[in-house]
Amino acid sequence: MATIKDIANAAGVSLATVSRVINDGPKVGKATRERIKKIMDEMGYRPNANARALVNKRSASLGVVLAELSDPFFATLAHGIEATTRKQGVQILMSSGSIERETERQAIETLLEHRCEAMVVHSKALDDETLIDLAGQVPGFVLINRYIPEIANRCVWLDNVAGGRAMAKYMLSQGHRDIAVISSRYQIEDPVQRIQGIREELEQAGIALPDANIEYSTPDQEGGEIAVQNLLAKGKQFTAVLAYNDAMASGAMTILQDHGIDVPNEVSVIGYDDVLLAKYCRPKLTTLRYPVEVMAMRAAELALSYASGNRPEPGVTFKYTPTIVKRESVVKR
Amino acid sequence: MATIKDIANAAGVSLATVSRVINDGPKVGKATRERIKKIMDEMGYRPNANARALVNKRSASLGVVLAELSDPFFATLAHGIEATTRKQGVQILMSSGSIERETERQAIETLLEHRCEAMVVHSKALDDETLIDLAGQVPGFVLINRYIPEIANRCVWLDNVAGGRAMAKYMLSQGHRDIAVISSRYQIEDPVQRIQGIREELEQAGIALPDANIEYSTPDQEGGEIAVQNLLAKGKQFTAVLAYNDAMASGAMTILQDHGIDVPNEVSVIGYDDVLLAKYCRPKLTTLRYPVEVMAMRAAELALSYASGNRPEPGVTFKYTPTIVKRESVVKR
DNA sequence: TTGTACGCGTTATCAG
DNA sequence: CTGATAACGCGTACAA
Repeated sequence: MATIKDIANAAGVSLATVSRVINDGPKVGKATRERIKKIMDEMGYRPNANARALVNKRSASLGVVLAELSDPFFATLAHGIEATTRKQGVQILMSSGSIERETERQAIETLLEHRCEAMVVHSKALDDETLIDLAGQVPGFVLINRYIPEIANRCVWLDNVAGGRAMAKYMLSQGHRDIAVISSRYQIEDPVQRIQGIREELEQAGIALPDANIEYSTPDQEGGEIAVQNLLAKGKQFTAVLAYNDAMASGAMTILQDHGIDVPNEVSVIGYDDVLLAKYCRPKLTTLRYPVEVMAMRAAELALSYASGNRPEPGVTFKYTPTIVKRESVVKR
Repeated sequence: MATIKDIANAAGVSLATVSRVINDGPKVGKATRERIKKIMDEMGYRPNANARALVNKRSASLGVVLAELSDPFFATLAHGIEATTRKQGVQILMSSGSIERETERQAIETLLEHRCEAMVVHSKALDDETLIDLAGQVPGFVLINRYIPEIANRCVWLDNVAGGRAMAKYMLSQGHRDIAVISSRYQIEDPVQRIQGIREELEQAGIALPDANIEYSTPDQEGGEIAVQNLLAKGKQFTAVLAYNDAMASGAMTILQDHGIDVPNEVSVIGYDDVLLAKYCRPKLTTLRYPVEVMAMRAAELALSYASGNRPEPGVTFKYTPTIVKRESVVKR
């Protein structure tokens, strides 16, 4: 592949001059510039991003660490990030961490080796300390879907406690009193906080949420099916199911219907996330809207901005609050 | 960030020695090796991937060009690729091309600038010639979901004509004779080939597929809804709908049901792709399994293999054939 | 306006 | 076993 040197030779000028026209540098004669451009074109010249990164000490690329690309939630996340990087002509380095400490660590490590000063990371397995340390090393380090007070201005996150409260509040307003919860078995903060929110709201209304009314399983459709089966097997009475996410909610509806239980008339179901899926299942899922895409774009902008020298404002954080999307799976009792 | 030089100074040895221990080079004293390793650890040394790529002329990274990350199909594709790259410790450079010539071109351009010798690209907008040219430049260039005879050994693709035939054949076997097709309005090869397959099979059975029985729309749920609405509005009679993909099929079912038409008893519906979605909708979607993930893994392996010097075998190609997955949306007539 | 020369962090070749 | 030293492709003071 042609280098800057080849171009210089072909054009009979020096490296410096070529470099200047590449970067729209200031002092180059109009004629020379045109001639060189033409030659670059003919020879199919492409700047070597690696060499550039080396001398510039910055790489025009954004590192991304996600948990699981095939999950619609993360796919949407990736999509949002991609949208803003494309606008800014920035390349994405993508890694998947699958919620395991070592893999996440490894993913970030690789990004570090590539010297990308901007990164958007979704980490649940790494501890606060590690992440805070990272934020110190990487100027454009931004966390998505996680809040750590010490680096609040690098966190783009959803208020899960508020989300839990909103779910519960809505169900209460619809007259539901016998409530079951199906949640994720992964003991990361999200499920814990959502349940906490639900509990708070319920207790405020004088209703207890016994542990027996909560089932834990994998946060996917199958998990939702299993969780509800367990609930049913225990002979639990409930008129409302609050799910950890839309996939679980969908699985829950399937099983309920298989048992001849009408959704939403006998049992109402509410999801969380509002991913694509929510519109596909029947009845259409009432759920909490998690503005993933917007948040992802914000996170990417932030990372890029910090990386290019803008200092993170102290004291701010980027908190989002989920809102109810009313569809068909919840009904007044 | 500490460089190899810093380490050398701190250890009182030369650059070369440090470099040797980093790469597990052959001739270094055991004691020296341990000492240097310890120092690297203390100083938090990380090799600079850019510098490495520069001197090695190879980048240990795989470029990926997809159309639309938020689409479950592409999300699964990405997931498959990620799985194999992770195993091989290779970094992914991801770009999204959104099926527009210029964006796709730009995406590849950027990858080229990063000098990644391995790429898996999903391109529908670029013409054969461009792609063939690219294959000449990039040793590990692999196309996914596209077949170009001249570079057959770099193509991992699905036989869409066979897919179309399979759909039609199955519907015929179930006694359907009045058949409608809802397809993608994007005139890329996939929809054309699938329809061709359908037509061939039908004609073999002495059944014509008039153009009026085909509706084109966007290849998503909404498009499926619109397409079926149009069919209905035209007063078409049909007992079977063959959809371009699962999303369209799902939309179709929704509209049919909204019109009080029973699926599958009055109208059977078949999808294509077998993405997540197919299991979520009700009735569960009978569809054609597109082994995206397997194919993606294959493509990634191939790209990496070619990139590391293995020459593409002449004469071979990587063709996959979709198979029917029977669920609930098709019924015997 | 153009050219020279050095440095970015690594690897690899050749001497010692 | 270890150390100089020359690339790799590019950007940029500093000269001319």
